[in-house]
Amino acid sequence: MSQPHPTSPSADGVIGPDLASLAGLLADRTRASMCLALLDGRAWTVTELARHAGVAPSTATGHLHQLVAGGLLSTERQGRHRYMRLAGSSTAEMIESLASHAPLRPVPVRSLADAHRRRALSYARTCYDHLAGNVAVAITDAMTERSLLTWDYGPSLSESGKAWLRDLGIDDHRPRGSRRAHVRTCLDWTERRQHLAGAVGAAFFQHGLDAGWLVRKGTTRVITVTDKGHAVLREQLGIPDTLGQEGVADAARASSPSTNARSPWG
Amino acid sequence: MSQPHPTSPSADGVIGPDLASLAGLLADRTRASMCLALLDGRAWTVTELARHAGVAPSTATGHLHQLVAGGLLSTERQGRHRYMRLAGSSTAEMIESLASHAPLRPVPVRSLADAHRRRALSYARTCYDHLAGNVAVAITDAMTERSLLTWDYGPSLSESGKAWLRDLGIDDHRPRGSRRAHVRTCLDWTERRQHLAGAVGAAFFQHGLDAGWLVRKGTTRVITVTDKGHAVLREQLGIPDTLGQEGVADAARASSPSTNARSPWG
DNA sequence: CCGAGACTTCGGTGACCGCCGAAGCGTCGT
DNA sequence: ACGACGCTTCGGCGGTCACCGAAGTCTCGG
Repeated sequence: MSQPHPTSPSADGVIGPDLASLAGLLADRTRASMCLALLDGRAWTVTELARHAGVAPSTATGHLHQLVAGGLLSTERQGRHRYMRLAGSSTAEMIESLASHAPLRPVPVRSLADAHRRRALSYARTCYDHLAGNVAVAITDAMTERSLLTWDYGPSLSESGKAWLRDLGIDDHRPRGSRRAHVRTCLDWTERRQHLAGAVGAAFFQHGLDAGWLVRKGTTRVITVTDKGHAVLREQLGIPDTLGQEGVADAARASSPSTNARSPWG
Repeated sequence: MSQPHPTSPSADGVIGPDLASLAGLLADRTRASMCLALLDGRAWTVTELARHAGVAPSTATGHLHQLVAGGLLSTERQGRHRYMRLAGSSTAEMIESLASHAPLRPVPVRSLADAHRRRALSYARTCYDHLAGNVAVAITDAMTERSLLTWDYGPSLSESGKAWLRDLGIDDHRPRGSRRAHVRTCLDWTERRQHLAGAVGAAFFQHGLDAGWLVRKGTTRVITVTDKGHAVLREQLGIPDTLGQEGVADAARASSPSTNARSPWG
């Protein structure tokens, strides 16, 4: 009755979770654009996000404060920059879940650089804390074909899958006592295909970086697969080196790190 | 530039998924309340939803049309009624995912009938297509203790778990070729505990109804466990009959099916 | 110490959107 | 056939909120 939300006077005390206020945070084009950008798992500055979303820095500040207050983002000051990142993996998963149900808007290609960047992104990129893109889908498919991953009772690792990861040196142990999903799939909006996510997906990705199979391309979310990485994918999973390989290096070179930071995907 | 959304003039063509428009559907108290109500998996009429949300029927009509247009709800005419239901299980899962991240609002108890109804709901109820409440949590815990359900690599059935379900006569086979998660957990906002969901959860619930372990209480989402059901839970999982049992029948009787349909949970 | 740059706060403006009641249309039950 | 009821459309009202630019604070680099 004395709630700060006078929307419906007679509907007081109706509810448990305040779904509307959470959804409201994502219901704005600008804020949604920022959250989707942050889905790459990196930390962005206020100005970067403002330019990405196409609004003035003052406007961006307001939006970001709302997102922090709502618990979706965490923030960290560093010198004269303020870095923003998603609050955690469960936040990222929630946004992904929403994004995969959202209608697609046409993505106009405006330049050759755009096309190249998109190709690179489409091949391999970060998706919060795991790998996405053609390569990620191919890995997931190959693991399924080899019965390392089974879908009969939801996505889960088979015994041979667990052993396979151990042999690769990937630590997939869950924190004891936690019940967070460790094998999860992520439905990507560009591929519309499932790929490996969750803690195992994150561990796989991290190990790929550590072992020199994968390399981050500058400050973008583009990932390149090294020769060593290609060898592993070929030998372990039968994935051909030629998968979407052409043009990747060009595209990554063509887009300098921060000029026109507006990326083709949210 | 000629987009119907003039919000940010220079931010045209930025994006893939239209997250904002989808979130916008849930960003309104009234629409959110309706969606949460529909999470019980049943079909509601326009007037029921209007009363539940505390708005005029004309207002409800507008909101429901938006939700249908956005693909969240499906609709079906039957005589002079129009029945609304969630579009599908994936829609329900998305809303759940959002709801479990939303802040909780206090739920005032206004009458004795409220208290009774809440107790009944807290014990056992439907949650879209599966069972929720104390009983569902107890089942999930017991399955875990007996190693029928493992969490090491995300929630999944163990071999003995698969066999156990088969012995009970529960058909848990996924539709061949589909990759939908069949073992999933649902974080309930009243319990804040995980319980079994996904296709296996739905199959378990359906079998419970078919086998006479469970009975729907009138047109509400309250579920009562029959004597037969209690016997199964006790013998198979060691769950005591006394779990939150008292007062359930009273509460269910006290609240006639459609008088004052406003329920304590959204 | 001083400018540049990153970020923030603060009015003021304009658009969007949810609310209702009244009136109209279809269906059901008597 | 006629009232009751469920649902819908329409017009008008009011509140909320995203936007910007200008001005202020803080940090870094020379």
